Amino acid sequence: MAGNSRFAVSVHILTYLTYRRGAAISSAEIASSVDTNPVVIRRLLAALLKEKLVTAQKGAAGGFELAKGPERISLRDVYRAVEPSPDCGMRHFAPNQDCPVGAKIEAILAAALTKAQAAMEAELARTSVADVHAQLQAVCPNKK
Amino acid sequence: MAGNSRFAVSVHILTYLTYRRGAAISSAEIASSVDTNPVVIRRLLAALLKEKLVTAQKGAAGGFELAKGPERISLRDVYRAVEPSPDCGMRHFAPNQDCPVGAKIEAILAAALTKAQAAMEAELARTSVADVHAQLQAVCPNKK
DNA sequence: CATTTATGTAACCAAAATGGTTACCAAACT
DNA sequence: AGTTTGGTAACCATTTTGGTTACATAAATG
Repeated sequence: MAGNSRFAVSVHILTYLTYRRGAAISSAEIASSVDTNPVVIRRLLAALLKEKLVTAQKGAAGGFELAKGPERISLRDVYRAVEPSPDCGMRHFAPNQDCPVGAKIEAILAAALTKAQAAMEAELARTSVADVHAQLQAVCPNKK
Repeated sequence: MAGNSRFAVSVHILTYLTYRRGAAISSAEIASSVDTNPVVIRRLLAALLKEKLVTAQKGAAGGFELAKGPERISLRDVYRAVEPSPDCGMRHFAPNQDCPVGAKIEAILAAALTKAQAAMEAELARTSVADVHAQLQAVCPNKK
């Protein structure tokens, strides 16, 4: 995980859009729920737009809506949409190529980390935004 | 993954100690293989010491050695030793508790992220430092 | 058609994390 | 004693991150 809250906030956004489904929701309203600045929300929504997880509508009475059913959006989709390309913790790792160990360990480590990342994403794929929303309703049935 | 190279460098260190097993290796020699500063290496070794994955010996002819067989050190052990407590990407995530969504999503998300992290660690647990070293020897059999 | 409301983005700032470096103390061997 | 090496604090530069202001664009409404 990249040490930021992009993923967590993005799931919050999509869950909120599920909660308020049917209407166009402004970034300001979402920002109030997340307790941050609307621009921060729109930045994340830009990434979700690129992956076609949400739709945007400009102008008065505009806002954001889910582009498909929340049961068809997995946490893995969200992770891939908003998380920068997984450097897998090898950002500043450039060992001495003249050393027998340094020369080849990069590829070996990259393979191990790729497998670990795949395992994490597979677990994320098992939960959808609809699942998160359902859990929310279960503990807090004060809707509608 | 926390966006740093602590884990990658730590595996490099332990693999190097495996490669040169039997002797006490100085942080300077390891730093040469990793191509960084000896202090950076000692900082990571301090974390590995705390988990008793290596032993240290001060003074002339001192250095570091593996504390146990490399087949008994998994990448998961290394990950846990050097990676700071997994905030799981919820560092700055403090949603509005007055919102029905904000109030409960933290716990739900934390559970999902904990499972994802566990899946990743389970995959890391399947590879040992000895495995990494063996793969190294397979592609680069220029030792001894 | 002007006004209002909202997205889309650039620009900038502050705070935090990270890696690199120097410096210095403590310990152990010769 | 003197040399070598770990242990650690202190400091700096770079990068990342989230927050904020500002402004252009687009759509609805009167």
